[in-house]
Amino acid sequence: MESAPQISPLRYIAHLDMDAFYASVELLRYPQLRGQPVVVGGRRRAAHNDPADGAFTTLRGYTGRGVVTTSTYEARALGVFSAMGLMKAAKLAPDAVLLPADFDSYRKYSRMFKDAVRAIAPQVEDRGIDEIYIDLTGPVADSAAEGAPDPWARARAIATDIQRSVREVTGLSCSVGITPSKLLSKIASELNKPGGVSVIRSDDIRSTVWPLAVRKINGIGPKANKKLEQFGIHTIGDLAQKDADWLIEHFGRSYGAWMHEAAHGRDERPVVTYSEPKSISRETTFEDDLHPVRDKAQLTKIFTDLCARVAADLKYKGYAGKTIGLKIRYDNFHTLTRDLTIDVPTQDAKVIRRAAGECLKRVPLDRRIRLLGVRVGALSKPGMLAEVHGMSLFD
DNA sequence: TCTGGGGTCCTAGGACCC
DNA sequence: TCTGGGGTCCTAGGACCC
Repeated sequence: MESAPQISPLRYIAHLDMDAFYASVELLRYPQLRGQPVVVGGRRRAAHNDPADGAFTTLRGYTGRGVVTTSTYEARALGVFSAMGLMKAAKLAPDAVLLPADFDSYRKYSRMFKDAVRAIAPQVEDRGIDEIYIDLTGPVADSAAEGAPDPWARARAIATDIQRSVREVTGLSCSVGITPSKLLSKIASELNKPGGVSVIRSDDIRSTVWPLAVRKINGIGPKANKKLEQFGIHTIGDLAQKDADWLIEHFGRSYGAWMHEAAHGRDERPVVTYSEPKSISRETTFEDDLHPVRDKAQLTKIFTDLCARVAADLKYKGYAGKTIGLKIRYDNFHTLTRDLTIDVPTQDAKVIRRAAGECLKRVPLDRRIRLLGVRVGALSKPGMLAEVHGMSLFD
């Protein structure tokens, strides 16, 4: 069924991505490491650095379960990328410096760069600690009076201004993509890293986007990519050649149709400046796998601590939830979840612990465990009245 | 060389209600 | 007694993202 194409007003959407964010924040602290391969990751105490005597821990001889969180471009040149196990990274780049992650510091710089952007263009959507979407449609229209007849040139000028401001405020560089949609901007920001501004207009999709790998589309991950490759579909252009019905047949109604739209660069999703969290969770992978019987005491303590941490997070953020979830990962990496919905939303560690304990009873405990997690979903904001136990409006 | 932690969204089946 | 269909909630798993 073919419907008339929707005429949607042209938007100017930017995607801003901080360059090697965590590693770059670390380089502000240790400028002497600039130009060297550096990776951020691992456990707190894995890396003991004493820059006072110039001694940094390197990856050489690393043992443990850590993964690379971020690597500098020098480390990437050696083949070391995010999510890679540190043991593997150590083989590729034994002399790379290993720094432990300092999330408090990254959150601080995250707030700083986002505030700097909002001061120039307020329509900002958070996409995690190091990236955002920005709707520049308003600012582009507002800048019409200032000269440049081409609105894309004005959008580019605003992006450059944002980059300059982010650098002034944080000392960090970022890359920006500007296109008519979030989907394309996400692709565009990667084209000119680090420090670039890339523009893709609708007319450029064939020449600029179609030659790229399908994996570059945000939403096509390793599984879908593999399946597409088996059909001989490697580039976004290959994907665009397939008709929607064929994609729906092989990838499902919703995902297939979405893929077809994505390949043609169609994406009407708005920039969303605020959204409520859906769940809050804590999980931990053990240094060594634990046995449900032999290590029971240790497991029980970890389990209770996780519940306490989730409860503290809920209180700090002002939420209560009624669906309590357990996550368990066995030594063979098989992962399962159980959840239980209780009658009254809670932020109480003991209540969470009890519900999660019920979940634990529904899980086989016949092999060693590598990860335990606790999640609270179905969140609500407990009002003041709800906190006054047993008191009604009419008391 | 086995693979972190914090999230979102989607699917699908079953319960339960109207 | 049988036959429905729709709507919502709960649960489990999985893909994907940063």
